Amino acid sequence: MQAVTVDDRRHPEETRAPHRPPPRAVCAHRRVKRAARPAVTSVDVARLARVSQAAVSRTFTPGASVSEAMREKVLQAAGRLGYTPNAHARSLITRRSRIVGLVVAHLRNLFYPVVLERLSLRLQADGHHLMLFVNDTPDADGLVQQMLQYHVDGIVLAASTLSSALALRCADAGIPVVLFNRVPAAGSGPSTGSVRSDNVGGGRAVATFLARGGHRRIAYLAGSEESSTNLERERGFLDGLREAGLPLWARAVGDYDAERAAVATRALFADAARRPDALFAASDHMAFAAIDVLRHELGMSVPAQVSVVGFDDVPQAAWPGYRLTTVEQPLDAMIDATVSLLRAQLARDDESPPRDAQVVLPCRLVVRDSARGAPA
Amino acid sequence: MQAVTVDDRRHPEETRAPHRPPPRAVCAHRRVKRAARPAVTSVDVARLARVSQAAVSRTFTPGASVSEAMREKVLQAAGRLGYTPNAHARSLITRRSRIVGLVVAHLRNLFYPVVLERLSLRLQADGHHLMLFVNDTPDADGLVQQMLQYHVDGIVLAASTLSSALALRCADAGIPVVLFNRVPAAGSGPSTGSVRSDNVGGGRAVATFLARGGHRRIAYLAGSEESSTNLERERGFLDGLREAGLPLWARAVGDYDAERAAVATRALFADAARRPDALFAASDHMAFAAIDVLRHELGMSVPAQVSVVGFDDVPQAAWPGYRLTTVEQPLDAMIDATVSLLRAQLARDDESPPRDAQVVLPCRLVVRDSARGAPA
DNA sequence: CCGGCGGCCGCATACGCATTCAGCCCCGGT
DNA sequence: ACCGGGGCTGAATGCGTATGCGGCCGCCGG
Repeated sequence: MQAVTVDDRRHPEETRAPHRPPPRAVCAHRRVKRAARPAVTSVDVARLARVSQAAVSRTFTPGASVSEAMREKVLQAAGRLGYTPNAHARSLITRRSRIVGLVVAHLRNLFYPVVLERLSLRLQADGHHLMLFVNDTPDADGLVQQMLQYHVDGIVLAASTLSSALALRCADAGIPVVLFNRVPAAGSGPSTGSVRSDNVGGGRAVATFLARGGHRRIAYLAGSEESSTNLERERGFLDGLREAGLPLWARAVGDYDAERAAVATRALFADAARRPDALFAASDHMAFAAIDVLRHELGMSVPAQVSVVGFDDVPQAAWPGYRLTTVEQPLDAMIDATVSLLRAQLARDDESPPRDAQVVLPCRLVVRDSARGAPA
Repeated sequence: MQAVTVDDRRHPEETRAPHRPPPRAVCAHRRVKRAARPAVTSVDVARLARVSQAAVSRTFTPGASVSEAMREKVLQAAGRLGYTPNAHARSLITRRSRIVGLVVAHLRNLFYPVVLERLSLRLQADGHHLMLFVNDTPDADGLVQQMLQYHVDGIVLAASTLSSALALRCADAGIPVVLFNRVPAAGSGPSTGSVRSDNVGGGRAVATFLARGGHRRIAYLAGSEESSTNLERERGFLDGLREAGLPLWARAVGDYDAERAAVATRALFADAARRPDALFAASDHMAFAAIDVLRHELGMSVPAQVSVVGFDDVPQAAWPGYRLTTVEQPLDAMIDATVSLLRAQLARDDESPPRDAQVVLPCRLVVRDSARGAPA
C-alpha cells in the first residue's frame, strides 16, 4: 500500500492568512469575544490536505463519492487539526438536525428515567441526540416554539398526562410525533404515531388474577383521570371484574403522584368496616405509596390482609421490601418500536401514505408476593 | 396610538417568486424530499412586513436597535406567518448554540432524574436547552466528538463515576465544564468548575451521629471506589470515627448499584458473631438495598438491631417504608450554583482571570427512623 | 483507434440569519 | 441658519457546510 503523505509545509504562510483578514479598527476597541479557539473548519482541513472543501465535506458525508486515497488524505489532515463537522451548518443545508425532542413531565416516576436512558442510547447509536423538554406548565405553545427553533427532526411525547394540544401543535408543524405511552387524540395529524402497551389487557389480567385469588372487595387507585393510560387500565380492569361477576368495591384518584396516592389510600381504608381486600394501583409508583400507608400507618399486612397490585414493573418492584405483583411493560420492545416509527417518519418522502402507525404491545402479569394468588 | 397595518396585498405575485426559482429539470425526476412546509424565514417576514430582513432579525434580537413601530409591524407579520427564528442559522453566526450538554451515567439512582428535571427547567427559563448524553461505555472521545459537533455552549458532567479523561477533553476543547457532584482532576483546565456538597462534612456528621447513638461496630458500604464522592464521604466518615475513638468495624463495596450493594450487605453480615450494629451506605440507593436485605433476608430489625444511614436524601428516603436517616444534599442550591457557574463561564470574555470556580455547599443530616440516635 | 461512459474532483452557490457600515432623518445647540 | 450627533434603517457580507454541475481522466467496447 502506498503511504499517503500530507504536505503541510509548503506555502506555510498561506495557512491562515487568506481567510483571516486583520480585524478591523472598529473591532479592536470592542472586547474580543470567544477569540480563544477559532474553530477549525472544513476549509482549514482542505487547505492542509491540499484538496477542495467539497472533498472534505464528502469524506464526512456517508455515501458520497470519494476515492479511497482522497478519503485517507482528508481523514489524516482532519485528525491532525482535530476537525469536527459543524452540525449547525450541516443542518442548515440538509434540513435535518439529527435532534429528537423528548418531552417529559413526571421524571420521578422511575419508569421514565429508564425510558430516557434507553432511548438516548438507541439514538446516540445512529447519530441522533435527545434534547430534553420538561413540561411543567401546560404551555404547549411555548414548548413547541422552542422545538421549532431547533428544528428537531422528531418528537417523542413521553408522559401520560401531556395535553393533547401539544401533540396537535407538533403534528401541525409537520414534525413527526411519537406518542409514548399515550393514545393519539382524535384528529391528530398524519405524522402522529403511538407506542404503548396493552393497558386494557393488563388491567383485565389484574382483575382476573385478583378474582381468582378469592378477593371480593376490590378497589382501584386511579392515575391522572384524563390520561389515556389510566382510562385504558381502568377500562380493562372494570371489564375483567365484570367478567368475574364482581363489582368495583371502591375507587380513589392518586394522580400518578406518591403523595396524592397516599392520601387516596387513607381515604379508601378509612372506614374500617368496609375496607377493601385488594387494591389495584394504576402505577407501581402509587402502589409503593399505598403499601407504605397500609403497612406503616394502618398496620395492615400486605398481602395477608390486603393484596396490592401495580403497573409498570419498575426495577424497584422486584426489591425485597415490596416484591410487588405488577404488570410488566415491555420496555425494550417499546423503545424499539419508538425508534422504528421515528426512523420511518424521518425517511418518509412526502408522498408516502399518510397512515399513522399505532403500535400496541402485549404486557405480562408478573406475580410476586404483594397479592394473594389463586390457591394451587 | 396609530394603528399599524400590514400590507400584504400589493404585489402579491412577488410573494415567493423572486427567491424561489423553478426547480431545475434534474430535480424533477428525483423524489422531492421534505417539500411539505418550506419553512418560513426572516426574508418571508420581511417581505410581508415590507421591511428589510435586517429589521426582522433585529426585532428578534434582544437589545438591538429597533423602533417600536418597526417592531410592531414585524411581530404582526411574523405572527401571521408563524415565523420562528432558526436556531442553527443563528448559532452559526453568533457562535453560541444555547445548548448545554448533560452527561449522565446512573439514571436509575433517582438522585439524577431530579437533578435533570430541575436543571432543565432552569435552563429553559433563560432560553437554553439540555442535550442528553448517556455515558455507558467509557468512550470519552466519542462523547466529546458528539458534543463538539453541536457546539454545546457548556457541559455539565453529572455522574460520580465519569472518567476524568472526559472532563479533561472537554476543557481541552475550550468548552466550559461544570462537574456536578465531582471533584476536578488535578490539572484540569481553567474552564472547569465544580459544584458539590460537603461530602467530607456529611460523612463525619454520620460518624458522629452513630457514635453518639452508642454504636460500636460500625460498617461502611462504599460506592464506586474511584469516585470522588465516595472518597470524600469515606474520608469524612473515617475522620469522624477516629475523633470518636472508634475503629471501622467492616467495609464492603456496593459500587452505587442496588444489586451489588445487596451482595455486599450479605457479605458484611455473613458472620453472625461479628455483625455490625450500624451501617453507613454512601448513597440512599444502596441504603435501601441494604435495608431490604437486612430485613427480609436476614430477618433483622432496622433500627433495633442495626442502624442504617444513607446519603443524598432522595424523595423515597422519606417514605414510610424506609424512613431513612440520611445526609441531605442541597439540591436547589447545587442547581443554582451550577447554572451560575455556567452562565459565568459563558459570559466570560477571554481575558478574564482563569481561576476555576469551586463551589462546595454544606449538607445536613436528616434524622429519621432508620438509625438509633443519642438518648434524649 | 476512437467514442463514449463512468468515476472523481473542484467551482460555485445557497441554507437562514446577525452584524457592520453607510446613509437617512430629525432635533437641539450655537 | 447651519452643523453635529443620535436614533433607525437597509444593503451587503459571511458563518461552515452540502450539493448540482461541468470537466477531467482512464477504461472498455466496437
